[in-house]
Amino acid sequence: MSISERKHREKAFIKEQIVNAATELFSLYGYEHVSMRKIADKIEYSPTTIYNYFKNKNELLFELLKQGYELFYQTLDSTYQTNKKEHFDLKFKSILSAYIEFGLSHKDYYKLMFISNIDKDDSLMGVENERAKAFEILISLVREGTESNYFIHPDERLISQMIWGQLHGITSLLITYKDFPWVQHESLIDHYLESVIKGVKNGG
Amino acid sequence: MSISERKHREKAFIKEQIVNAATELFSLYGYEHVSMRKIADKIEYSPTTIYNYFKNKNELLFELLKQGYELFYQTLDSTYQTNKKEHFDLKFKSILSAYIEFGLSHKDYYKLMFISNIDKDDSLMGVENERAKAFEILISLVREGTESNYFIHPDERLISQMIWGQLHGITSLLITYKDFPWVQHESLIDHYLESVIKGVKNGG
Amino acid sequence: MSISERKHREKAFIKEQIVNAATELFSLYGYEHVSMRKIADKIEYSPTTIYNYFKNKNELLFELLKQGYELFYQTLDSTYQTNKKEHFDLKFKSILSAYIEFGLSHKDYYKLMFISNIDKDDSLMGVENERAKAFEILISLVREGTESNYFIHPDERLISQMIWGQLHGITSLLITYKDFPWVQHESLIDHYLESVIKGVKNGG
Amino acid sequence: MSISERKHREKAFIKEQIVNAATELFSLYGYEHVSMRKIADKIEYSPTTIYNYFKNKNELLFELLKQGYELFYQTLDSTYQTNKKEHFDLKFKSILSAYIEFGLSHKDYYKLMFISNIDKDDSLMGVENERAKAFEILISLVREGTESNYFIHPDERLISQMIWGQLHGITSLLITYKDFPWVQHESLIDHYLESVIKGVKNGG
DNA sequence: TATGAATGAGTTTTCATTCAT
DNA sequence: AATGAATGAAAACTCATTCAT
Repeated sequence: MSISERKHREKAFIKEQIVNAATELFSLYGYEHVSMRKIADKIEYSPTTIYNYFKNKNELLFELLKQGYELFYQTLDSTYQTNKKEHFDLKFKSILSAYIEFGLSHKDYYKLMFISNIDKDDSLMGVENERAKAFEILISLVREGTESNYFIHPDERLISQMIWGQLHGITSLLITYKDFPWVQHESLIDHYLESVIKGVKNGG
Repeated sequence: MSISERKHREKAFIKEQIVNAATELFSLYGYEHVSMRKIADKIEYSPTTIYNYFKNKNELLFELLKQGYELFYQTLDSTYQTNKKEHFDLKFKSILSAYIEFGLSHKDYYKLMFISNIDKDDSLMGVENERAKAFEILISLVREGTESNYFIHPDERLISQMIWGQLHGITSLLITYKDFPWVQHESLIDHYLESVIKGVKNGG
Repeated sequence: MSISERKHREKAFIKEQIVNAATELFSLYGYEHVSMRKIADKIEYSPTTIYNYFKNKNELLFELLKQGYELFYQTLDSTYQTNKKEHFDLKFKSILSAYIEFGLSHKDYYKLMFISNIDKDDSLMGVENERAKAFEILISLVREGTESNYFIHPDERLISQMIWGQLHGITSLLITYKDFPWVQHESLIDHYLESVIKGVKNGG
Repeated sequence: MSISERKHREKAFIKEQIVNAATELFSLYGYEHVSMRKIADKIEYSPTTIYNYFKNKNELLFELLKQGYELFYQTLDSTYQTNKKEHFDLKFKSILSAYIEFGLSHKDYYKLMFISNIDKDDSLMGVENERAKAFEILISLVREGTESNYFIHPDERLISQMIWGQLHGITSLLITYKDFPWVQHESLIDHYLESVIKGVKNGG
C-alpha cells in the first residue's frame, strides 16, 4: 500500500466516522437540533475539523443522503437479483417486503430520505437522481408485471406510484409513531403486504 | 353587537391571524425554522404582541394543532353523518376519501399533524387525545364492517391500522413530493382507493 | 364624610395596597426580579392601573422607601419618648435594641433601605432626608451622652457612626445570611448589645 | 517558554480580563444590571467570546467569587502567619484590621461576597465552602482567646459571630454609603477597632 | 491535517411603559 | 379610574462558520 493510498484511506475513514455520527444524531434528535459541535464531540474531534471534510452542514447531509440512497438501492437490487428467477408473485412480494424492511432497519436514513422535509439547498438536488435509480428497480418490476397483465391496470406508472404510497404509509407511520399501540409488528406487516398485493393484483 | 362582544371578536380575529400565519410558515419552513419574529413580520405586528396571545411558541403550536385536529374530526364526522344510512361500501369509501381529501386540502395542517415529528413538549400531550377522537370514527366504522364479516380479518385494530397506513401513504407522499411526476391526481387517488378497498375486503 | 373625601380615601387605599404588595415582593424576590405585572397580579389589578398611582417603578420604590423611613423614625422616636425620663443607660440600650428590632421585624424594609444598593434615580434623592430625620434621634441621644462624658470619646459624630456601624453589622448579617448557623438569636443580640455598650462606654 | 505555555497564558489572560471587567461592573451596577454584552463591550470582544471561556453568566460569577474568597483567605492567612508569634492582643487586632482593610481595598469583591444577596444558582453552592475556609482563621483565633479566658464569654461561636457582625457593619457601611459625611476614615476605623476589642475583651 | 479563538446573526422571551378608550 | 392592546429595548444564549496557525 502506498503512502498516498494510506492517507486516502485514513481520510475516508474519518469522513465515514463523521457521517455515521451525524446520521445517528440527526435521526435521534432531528437535523435542526444537532449542532456541528455535537457531531464533533461524538467523534472526539473539534468542530473545525468537520469543515476540512465537508464544506458545510448541508454538504454533510448531502453525503449522508447519498449513502442512504446507495444503501437503499443496494438493498432493493440485491433482493431483486436474488429472486430474479423466481415466480413473479414471490419476486414482487420480496421487493415490497425489502422496502419496508429497509425503512425499519435504517430508521435514521428513512426519516431523512423520505419523511423529513429538509430545506434542500440547491446543492442537494443531486441526490434526487440517486433516489430515482433505486425506484427504477421497482418500476421495472412493475413493468414486467403489467406486460403479463398481472395488475389491475396497465399503466406501470400508476401502479408503481400506488405501491410506493402503500409501502411508504406503513413504513413512515411505524417509524414516526413509535409509541402508538400497534398490533404485533410482524403480523401487521404480513397482513399489510398481503392486502397491498391483493389490492393491485388482477382477479380475486 | 355589544362593545364587549366586538372586542372579543377582535381579539379572536388577531389570534386567528397569528395561528394562520404560523400554520403556513411552520408548514412551509418547518417549526424549527420559523421564529416568532418571522410570524410577527408576516402579520405586521411586533413579536411581543404574539406573547400577549400565546404564552410561548409551543403554546402557539398547541393551539394550531388543536384546530387542525378539530377540523380533521369535523371533516370525518360530517362525512360519517352524511353517509350514515348508506350501504357500507359507500360509507366506507367516503370516509377513506375524506381522509385523503382532508390532507390535500389542508396540507399545512396535515404536515404538522402527521408528518413533522415535532419535539412535543409535555404541555403538548393534550392534543394527542384530540387526534384519538377523530380516529375513533374510523375505528368504529371498521368495527361495523368486521361485525358483518366485511374484511379479510376479524381484528378491527389490525384492519384500521392497515387502512391508516395506506391512507397516510398516498396523502403524505403527495404533500411531501409536490414535484414528483405523479400521474393525474384524481385518477391516482381513485384507483388507490379502489385498490385499498379491494385489498382489505373479503372475497374477490 | 364628603364624596371627595371618600374618593380620596379609596385612592389612598389602593395606593397602600400597591405599596404593600410591592414591599413584600421586592423583599422576597429582589427589586429587579419583581415585574410590574407581578405586583399587579398580586392585588388583582391590571399593570396599567399602577401607573395611575405611580409615575413608574422607581417612584413606587420611592414611596415605599419613604414609608419605610417613616416607620423607622416612628419606631425609634416612640422608643425614645417612652424612655425619655429613664436613666441614660436604659435609654441608650433601648434605642440600640429598637434599631435591631426594627430591622428584624421589617426585613423587607431594612433590606431595601440599608442593604440593597438600588440604583437610585435622581428622583429618589429625596428620601435620603427622611433617613436623616431618624438618625437625628440617635445622634441627639449620643450628644446627650457625650455631654455627661458617658462615652470613650467626646466626638458625637464619631460615636454615633461607630454605633451605627455596629448595629447595622449584626442586623444586616442576620437578614442576609438567614441560613448561617447562628447561635440562638436572642442570646446573640443580647450579648451583642452588651458588648457594643461596653465598647463605647467610658470606664470598665 | 513553550508555545503551548504561551497559549495557555494568553487564554488565562483573557479569562482574567473578563473576570476583572465583570467584577467591576457587577459591583458598580449590580449583577442583574450587567449584561454579557456590557462586559463584552468593556473588554472589546464579542459577547459570544465570553461563552468560550465561561459556560454562562452564573459560572462567571462563580469564578469571580472564588477568586474573591481566595484573596480574602490569603489576606487573613498572611496576616495570621505574620503575627503568629506576637502577643494575642496584637494578633487579634491585626486580624480584625485585616478584615476591614480587605473590604475597603477590594470594595467590588466585598460587595459581591458579603453585601449583594445574589440569587445563587445551585451550581454556586461550591463557593460557600471557600468562604468557610477563610472564617476558620478568625474562629481558630477566637478559640485561642477563649482558652486563655480572654473574652467576656467562653462560647467561641458566640464571640466570633459578634465580631463578624461588628467588622461587617463598618465595612459594609463605608462601602455602601460612600457619600455619607463620615469622620476621617482612618480615625474612625481606629476607634472602631478599639471599641470592638474593648467590647468583647474580659475585664475593663 | 487539526484546532483554538472569535464572531455575526439569530433565537426565545421578559419587561417597563404608553396610548386610546 | 381602569384597562386591553401594543411595542421598543434588551436580556441570555446558541450556532454555523471563518481564519490563522
